Amino acid sequence: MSSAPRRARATMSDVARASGVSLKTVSRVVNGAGYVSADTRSTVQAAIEQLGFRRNEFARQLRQGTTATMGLVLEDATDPFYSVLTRAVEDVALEHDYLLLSASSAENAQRSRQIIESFSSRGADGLIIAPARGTDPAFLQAELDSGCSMVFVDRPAPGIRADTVLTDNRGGAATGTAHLLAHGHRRIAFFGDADTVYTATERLSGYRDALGSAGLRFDDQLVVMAPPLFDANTALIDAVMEQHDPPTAIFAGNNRWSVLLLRYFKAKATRELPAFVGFDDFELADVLNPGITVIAQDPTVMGQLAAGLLLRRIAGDDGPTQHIQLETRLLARGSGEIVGPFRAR
Amino acid sequence: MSSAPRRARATMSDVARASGVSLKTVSRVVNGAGYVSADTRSTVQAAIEQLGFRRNEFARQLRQGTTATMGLVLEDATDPFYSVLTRAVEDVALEHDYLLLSASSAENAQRSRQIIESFSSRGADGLIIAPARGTDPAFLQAELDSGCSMVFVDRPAPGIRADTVLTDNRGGAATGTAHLLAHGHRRIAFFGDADTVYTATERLSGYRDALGSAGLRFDDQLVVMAPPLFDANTALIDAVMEQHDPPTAIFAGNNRWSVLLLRYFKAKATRELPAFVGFDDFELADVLNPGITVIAQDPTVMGQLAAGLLLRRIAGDDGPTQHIQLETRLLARGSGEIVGPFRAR
DNA sequence: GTGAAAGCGCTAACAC
DNA sequence: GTGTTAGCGCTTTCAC
Repeated sequence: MSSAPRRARATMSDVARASGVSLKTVSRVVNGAGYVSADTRSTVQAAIEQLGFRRNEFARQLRQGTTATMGLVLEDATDPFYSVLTRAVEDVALEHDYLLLSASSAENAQRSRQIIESFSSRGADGLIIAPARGTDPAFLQAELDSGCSMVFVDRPAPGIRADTVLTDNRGGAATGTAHLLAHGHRRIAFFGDADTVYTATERLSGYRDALGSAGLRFDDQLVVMAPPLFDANTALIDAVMEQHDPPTAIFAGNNRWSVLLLRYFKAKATRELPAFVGFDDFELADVLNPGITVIAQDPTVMGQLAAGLLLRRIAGDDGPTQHIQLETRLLARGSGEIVGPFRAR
Repeated sequence: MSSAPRRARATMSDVARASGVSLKTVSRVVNGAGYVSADTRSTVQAAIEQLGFRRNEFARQLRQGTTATMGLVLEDATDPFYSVLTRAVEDVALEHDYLLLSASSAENAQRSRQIIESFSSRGADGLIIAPARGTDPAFLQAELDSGCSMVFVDRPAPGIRADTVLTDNRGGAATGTAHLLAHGHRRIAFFGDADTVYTATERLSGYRDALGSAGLRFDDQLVVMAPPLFDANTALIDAVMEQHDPPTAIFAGNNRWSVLLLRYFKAKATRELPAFVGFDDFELADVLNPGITVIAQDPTVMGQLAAGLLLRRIAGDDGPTQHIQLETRLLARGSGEIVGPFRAR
């Protein structure tokens, strides 16, 4: 039915006219501020009800200069890590009567910028950002300077003075690798995302740290750094697994690589699996056989902390920049506790 | 540094003053509308650059009355089904230069209402909604009447005249059940969400349809309808699996139940698994051993269609209400093709 | 080609 | 207790 007359909503003036009072009185009733007699109040309330009036937030915010809005810019809403983080931020926002804008940058600096500009020009009071690689720091700094608070999550924003909430990627990877070393493995493969990705290189460093502590040399024949996007990665895995002295254990640098590798081994129908530890937990990791041992992050806490920091900044907190590092947890489920050498089919 | 002076952004007047022209001329340059001499344009452009001016969308939208914003209200951003749907809507929105607002209702009618009101009062031109059970139809209808277009996804909104995009839940469940029947199973258990959930009852109907077509009677000893939220459901599963004439096959009514059941069977360390088909695909379903046979929905297509319909409505399309039903696909991966009777440990 | 004035719907400041 | 006036930053209308 109604098509052309969009936004046919009643305004405060309409309500004022209908109830025979001034605009300001309606405003008082709507906002519950200032004194209004019980009589007037109920008259106005009735008119509001009857006209289906709802306050226009734009006008309010334009006047007030504040928006009670925060933005969240992530890599991909589809990734379980980010979807859990999103949900955590969402809950904090709702609790504080903030509106949450969110969008996926798809790890694309230009799209990321477009999103940030869009959020900012809609008056977002603050932004939580997992910065896409290649984002221009000057651009972010300009946004910050113009009064839009920012908290960075998952990865730092080089050169920007702002709060960050990161996972101890390096330490976590070292723990995971050490776990495999403790079970007797000496040739441990590492599969991580492209070396342009902050978390990937951090985790690789952790892997190297652990090898170093154990007095083992780093063998780049055992390392693959590539985006875990395509099943075309089979060749890369083959190259590592089918060398004459194959690894007896694997450390997967993230979620996606874990899945890729598990799929690979299922397809190969290898008799014996290498020991396996993955960075990042995932649903069903415990249901697989053996259960998959992981270094778990806590996206819920990350989201809560980031949202909390942001709200403080928006409220005007001018204190020194905070850099929170979250610890990981090792969840031993079986795949990482396989002892002894790996015998390739 | 900057803390109190929020929104210290330059306005059009600032730009006008800085470049010695009128406000309107700046507006023309910013919007690329109307004639402005090349000289003036570049002067203004320089001032814009220098002041870091960005148009205030609020003011613009307040004046124009349109917002280029759509809202998405789902059950839970964390659920893979919804996160994929979200991403699909997000991509369509971005492509059309729309801003997407999104939030999880947590299957709570009140929270859902709060979200819808918040989106609507921010001038969302339209909303895509997976209606929480218990949402007041009159409330939705009032929003619709006030000019906010709506498309419902995943479940219908009873009593509301609006477009819907649903999966053929009943047909899909029938197909899945028939698949198990075709492999010789006669006692097939059904585990679904609470019977207050639309998709759950639809799928149960499909299950009954298939039994009926095969001339089998419906046995409510084989049916559990409960929210798959807690591991406390173990007792419910026990009651079904440990009867004297146990089911030889299972149909799981959704994603969450599939995971719960798989976890249950792993814990029990049952020697032989019942045949298994689940509604809804999930990551790693193919990696488990055996691979899990599922009735797959397509949340990406659902999101794309819903966003497309919504944009048409926003653009003023006044045609008859559309009700799209998406077909499911049976993905046979092994767990559903187990033949013969189930021997409980 | 450019500018002045009015007004979108609301709130802030001050009257009465 | 309630009303009046001004103005948030922009677009629209119409004049120059």
